[in-house]
Amino acid sequence: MSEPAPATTVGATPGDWRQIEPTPLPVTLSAAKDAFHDRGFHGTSIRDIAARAGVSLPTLYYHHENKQGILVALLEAGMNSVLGRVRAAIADATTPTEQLSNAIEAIVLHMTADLELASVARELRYLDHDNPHRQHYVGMRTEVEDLLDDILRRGIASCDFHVDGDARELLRYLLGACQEVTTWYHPSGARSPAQVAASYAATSLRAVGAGPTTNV
Amino acid sequence: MSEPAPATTVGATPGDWRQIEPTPLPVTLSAAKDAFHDRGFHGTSIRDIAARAGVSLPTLYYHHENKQGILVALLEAGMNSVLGRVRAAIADATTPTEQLSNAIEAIVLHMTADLELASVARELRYLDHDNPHRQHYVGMRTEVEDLLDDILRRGIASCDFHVDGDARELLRYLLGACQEVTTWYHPSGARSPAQVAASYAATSLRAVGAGPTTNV
Amino acid sequence: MSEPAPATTVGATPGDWRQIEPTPLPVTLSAAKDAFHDRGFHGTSIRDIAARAGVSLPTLYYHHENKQGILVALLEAGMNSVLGRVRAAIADATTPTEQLSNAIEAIVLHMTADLELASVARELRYLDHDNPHRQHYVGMRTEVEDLLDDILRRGIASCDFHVDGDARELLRYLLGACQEVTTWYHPSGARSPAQVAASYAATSLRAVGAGPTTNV
Amino acid sequence: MSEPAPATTVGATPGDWRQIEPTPLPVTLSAAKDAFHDRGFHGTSIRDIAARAGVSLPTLYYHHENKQGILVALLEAGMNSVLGRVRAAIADATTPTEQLSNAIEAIVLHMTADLELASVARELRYLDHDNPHRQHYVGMRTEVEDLLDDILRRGIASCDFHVDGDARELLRYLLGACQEVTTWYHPSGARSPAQVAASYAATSLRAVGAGPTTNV
DNA sequence: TATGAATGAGCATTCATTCAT
DNA sequence: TATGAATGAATGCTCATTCAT
Repeated sequence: MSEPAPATTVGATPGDWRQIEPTPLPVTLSAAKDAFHDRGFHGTSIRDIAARAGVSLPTLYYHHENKQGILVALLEAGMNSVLGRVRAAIADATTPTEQLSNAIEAIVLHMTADLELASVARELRYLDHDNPHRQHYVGMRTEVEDLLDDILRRGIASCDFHVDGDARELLRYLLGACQEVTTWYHPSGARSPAQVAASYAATSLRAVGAGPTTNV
Repeated sequence: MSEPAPATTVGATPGDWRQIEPTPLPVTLSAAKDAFHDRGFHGTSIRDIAARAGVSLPTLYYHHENKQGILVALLEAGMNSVLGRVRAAIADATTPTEQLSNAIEAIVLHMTADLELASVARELRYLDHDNPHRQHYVGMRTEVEDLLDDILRRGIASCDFHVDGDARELLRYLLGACQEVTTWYHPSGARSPAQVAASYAATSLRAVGAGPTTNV
Repeated sequence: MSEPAPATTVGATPGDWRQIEPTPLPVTLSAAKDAFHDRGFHGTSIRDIAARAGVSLPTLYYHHENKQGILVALLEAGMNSVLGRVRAAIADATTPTEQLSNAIEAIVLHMTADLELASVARELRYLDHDNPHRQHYVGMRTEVEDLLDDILRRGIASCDFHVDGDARELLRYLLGACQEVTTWYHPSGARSPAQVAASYAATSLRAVGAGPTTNV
Repeated sequence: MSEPAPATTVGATPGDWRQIEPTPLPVTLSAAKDAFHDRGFHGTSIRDIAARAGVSLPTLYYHHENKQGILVALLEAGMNSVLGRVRAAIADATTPTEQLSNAIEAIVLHMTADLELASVARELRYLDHDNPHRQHYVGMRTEVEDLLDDILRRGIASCDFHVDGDARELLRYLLGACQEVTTWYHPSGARSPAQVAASYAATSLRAVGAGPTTNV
């Protein structure tokens, strides 16, 4: 039911969480990814995707149940990518400070290395609320959030971080800043994914009141 | 060409930038605002809007040139609101630290006080690139950015802020965190607009390396 | 929501149940009637109907909710016609024999006078089982059946009719013979609607064992 | 070109025309039979049939030229069945009265014993008019009609039957009543195929004005 | 025999928009 | 001001059918 392209599985890339290659995707999903990035879910027609992919319309439907199915596949691919990166990034460090820095770096690398795929996350709102895959996706997203939340709480408890507000709101702040990267970043711009990631990590450390480990 | 509802004009509300009433809007725009918030620009049909507003389709076209025109009107209303707030907020303070705090607070109040209107900003990507109003809108947005950028640069120069990265990227970080508020905030939740705004201001000050002026 | 054409209402034509004019119908329904007669419900495309009616596709949808809605409208129009005829035909007689004769005549006149409309009844099976109008339609059909069934039972009780089988099955026999008229009758053939109706009435009287009141 | 299932050939079952087993059919035709019965020819997709039969789509095409070919196969199977039954039923009797009774009984047994197959006859209208098998099928149907017509004429001539109308129209009446059995009969209902068949035979005899040979 | 993969043409339906009134 | 009625173009999706394997 799916094209013979390497599906990224969760945590499949433990060592190379800093890698900046876009997630390999079958041609139809790759086309859909670009189309959704450019025009949004509702602004993209199934014909746009087929044309971009260079396949016929029924072929698209042979590989995917429907438009929502394509969205699901992309959302999951993207989430697998971040989740894998974040897990590996955290496992790569020990102190809360290093772990947070690594995690933010991982997230921003995800955003910049595969801008189009990462931006699809914003189309989650158009996934039918009764779609059976929604729950799974949200579960994975929650795991990412929980991983970060845990670091935050440990860092606060250990006085590595100095904040006086709501930890959950702080988490939203950090994740929000990262998520928005997809709206302004462009690979042809002056800054490399690694540079942006490092910069965002540094700013995030300051935002949580961590000591000056900053470097850009 | 527009319904007899009070159009907010730029800087019209200098004193009450902390006010939390939604921008008053004619019924058609109010309906469109909610519809765009719920289903996005392309996911909303002109009929949806008319039905929500309780008017007929031709009536909608009497008040607005077309669907893009409705989007423009909402974008401008939203931008007028933030711009007015931010200007007033900055004018209300003197030091870079206070000014940044006030500005972030103003922006977040805008996001939380009129969630639906603020969220429409994200639909700018669907405004035709050759639409004559686009330039004007982007100009206003640039003004907001420039106001913030100026504070940042002054704060860095005066050693009120301590950062070593790219100032423009730092600005994107801060604005990104604020913009994302519309994706998670809900008025019926535990936190009031004022609380979120204060918390975001405090985190932002830490993010720019300002001294501990935090309060939540 | 419906075109300005005279909708036949139940029992609206008490005196002229022998009239042989097709039920007047708005152009879209008339086109649909012919199309469904020729190609069946599923064999007819909404475009076929629009083309036959000489209207555009959206115009069709302006007047009818969807394809099922067109089917419903036709089914109801047809059933209104028979029900009205049958009621009047029965009221026009007193003895079971005369009443049955009149009723069969009325039904066959309905079948022959508006062949296409009558034949649509067979498409009921394609009306969604959860369509809210289905119940109403079936209720009307049941009324026709009950009217006939009542005549049958009274005729048997009064020894006007002589049968020894199941009365309900006998009813099905009679109605089946009448319903099938739409599959072979053609207005350009040798026999007029009145002739076929009289002949079917006579045969039906024999089928229920009524005395020789036959005439063709 | 056809699956290894016993194809019923004309007149192959002279002795057991009262048998009530469904005609044995290869799995693909059996699936198609049910599908056509449920949803009609145009309401059934080739995929529906393949899915019901549990075979792949190309496999279906291996066994049948196309969708029309499946329809032809079912029409012929059904017609073979009635024709065989009717021939045998008539050969089983001598007087017009007994022959008509037997023939009607045979036809109704065909309708009730294999409801789905019998109902496919109604889809003849969707068989392309230039399909080479159409002529053959219609020829067989005409033979059934002629067999009945002959009985009718002999019965009238011999004064076994007493009718004063058009004999061909009377034939249509009888066949119509029988054909409609497929629209209301259900095997799980109160009446057995034999009961319905006997009842219909009795009613038919009365309808042709035969003396009281009725029995149910 | 059997099937995974493909497609041109068509499906029912909805889109943004207009116009006569 | 307001609207009933209309439409060309597009929407997501499915159709019967084929072909390489």
